[in-house]
Amino acid sequence: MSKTPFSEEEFLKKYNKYDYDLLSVTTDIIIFSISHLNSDNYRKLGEKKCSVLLVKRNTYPYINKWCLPGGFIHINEDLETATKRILLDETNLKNIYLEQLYTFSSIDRDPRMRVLSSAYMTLINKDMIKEKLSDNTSWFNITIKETTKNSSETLLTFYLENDKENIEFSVMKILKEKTSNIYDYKVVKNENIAFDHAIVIATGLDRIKNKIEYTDILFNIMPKYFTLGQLQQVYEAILNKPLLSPDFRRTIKNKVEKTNKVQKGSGHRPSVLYKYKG
Amino acid sequence: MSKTPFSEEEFLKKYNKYDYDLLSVTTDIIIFSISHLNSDNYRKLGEKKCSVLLVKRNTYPYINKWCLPGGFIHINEDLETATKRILLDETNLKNIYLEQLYTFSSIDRDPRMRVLSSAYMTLINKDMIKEKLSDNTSWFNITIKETTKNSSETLLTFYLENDKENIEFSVMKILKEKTSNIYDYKVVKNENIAFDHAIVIATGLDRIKNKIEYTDILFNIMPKYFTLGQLQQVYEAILNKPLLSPDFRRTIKNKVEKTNKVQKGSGHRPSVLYKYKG
DNA sequence: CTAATAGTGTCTATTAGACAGTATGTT
DNA sequence: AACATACTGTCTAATAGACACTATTAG
Repeated sequence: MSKTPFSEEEFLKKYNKYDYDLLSVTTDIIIFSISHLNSDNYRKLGEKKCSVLLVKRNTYPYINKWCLPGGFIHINEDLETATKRILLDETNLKNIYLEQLYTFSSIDRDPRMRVLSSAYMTLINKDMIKEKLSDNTSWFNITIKETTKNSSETLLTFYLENDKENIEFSVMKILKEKTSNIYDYKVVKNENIAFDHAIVIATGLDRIKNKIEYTDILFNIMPKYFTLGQLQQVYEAILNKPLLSPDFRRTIKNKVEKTNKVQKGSGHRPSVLYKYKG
Repeated sequence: MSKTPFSEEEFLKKYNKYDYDLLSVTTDIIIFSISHLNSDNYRKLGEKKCSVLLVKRNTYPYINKWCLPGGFIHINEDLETATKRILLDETNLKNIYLEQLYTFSSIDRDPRMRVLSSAYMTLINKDMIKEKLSDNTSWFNITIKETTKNSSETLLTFYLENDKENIEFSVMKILKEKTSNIYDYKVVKNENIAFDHAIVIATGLDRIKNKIEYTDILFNIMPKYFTLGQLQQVYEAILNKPLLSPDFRRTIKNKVEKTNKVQKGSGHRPSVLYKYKG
């Protein structure tokens, strides 16, 4: 039992927090959703694309580059509270699925000063956003090309596009340690994404890909009623690969509930609308 | 394109980081290993227990309570560098598996001031530590009792013990959101664990349980050569449930390599020593 | 009729759980 | 001989992948 010359109360009074290094902490949030591209053929289903909400910076550093929504956390709020505040600011949405992704801490990730950033991610149905996005905010559709370099390295090339702009960046995904399934991400090419947000986006997409295998998070992206074909398209957009429809229907069956509604008018057999069986 | 009255260089020069709230950031590290309990019967295998390294605090706050090894991160190191420094201090080990667990950020988690903490975890073979542990540091064997309260709540009661001390604490594990498999942990009973480290330990153990299903991290806890019986005991200790030996052998088979060594002298059929097939 | 998606059924290969039964050391 | 673990083999149920085939609409 250690002896101390004064009480806990006295100790805390004398305690000077400036004896330690202090850091700024931000939270960045990856807001994922799905875009429905229109088809040229009236019968064909429009393609679906995973999309992400980005903000164009109007101050230094990285002026005019795109970054994730985010901001400094205040001294009287925890990370999740801060993230919800930012999410409400950007999308006017609340009470939605939010997950801590990773805390990024490279010492040079912000040229202004040492900033540590905890990234969160969320999946939303962007049609729920009634308000017009502010001018500097935009959804980008994501296309990813994966190139396997060797057993522990994969090159991920991201193509982000909206009506006005095309952005391309690449990230090398490197297996960090053979026993752990943990990866390092290194930016290989990037001109338009601010800070280390290219890595944050890559990390987030990987997390989602993993999580949709064993959770129901993709239902957060869906409207209340949907066809199994639409649901499959969303899974395919996120997983970045086609699925076989009979097999998809079989495995998803116990997560959804048939309704008595039907979607018609599409030049082919109408499909039953389902809803998520919470 | 926004206009700005001065250059980026000028901007950074004028930038005053004290315009923003600053926080202290610590890293806490859960160092897991396995203890081999001796058997009363010369033939029986000694039981194995998951164990964790704790440090007894000798200053306020939480004086004389146990906590995870950890410390403040310096302005010139990232989280992983800081964690490795602390791990080297405590165990003299380097180049080992290390994984970021979660960043804990409740505003009242430290009575001194606002402290944000990123927790890391690692699995080691504690026989590799040659040096004597310092007096205030000790391994505790963990026994967990799980009680299901309802579909979204499970009470976890932790019994930690070493030669001198028994610690008990309980944590309620609450499903946070039905689509996501994310849990909240709330301390129900705790007298001897400092800060929010009871929650950190509970979170870490859950992460490991999940990860050993699809990674090889448990091999970090094993010595170079081991029998399949020993390996199974380690899996059982972490998963907190018995496994069927024929099934365990079948599923683990492609991860290990038979050697020509054999372990004898145990009152029963000798067992072949295996090693991890990296 | 046609193009396109909706939806059903089935064959096969793989995997997980349960467990019966044999092998072989030490005391 | 007895005990305790080491190790093998097998039956079954559940699951995943591939794919053939039928149903139904708008134009």
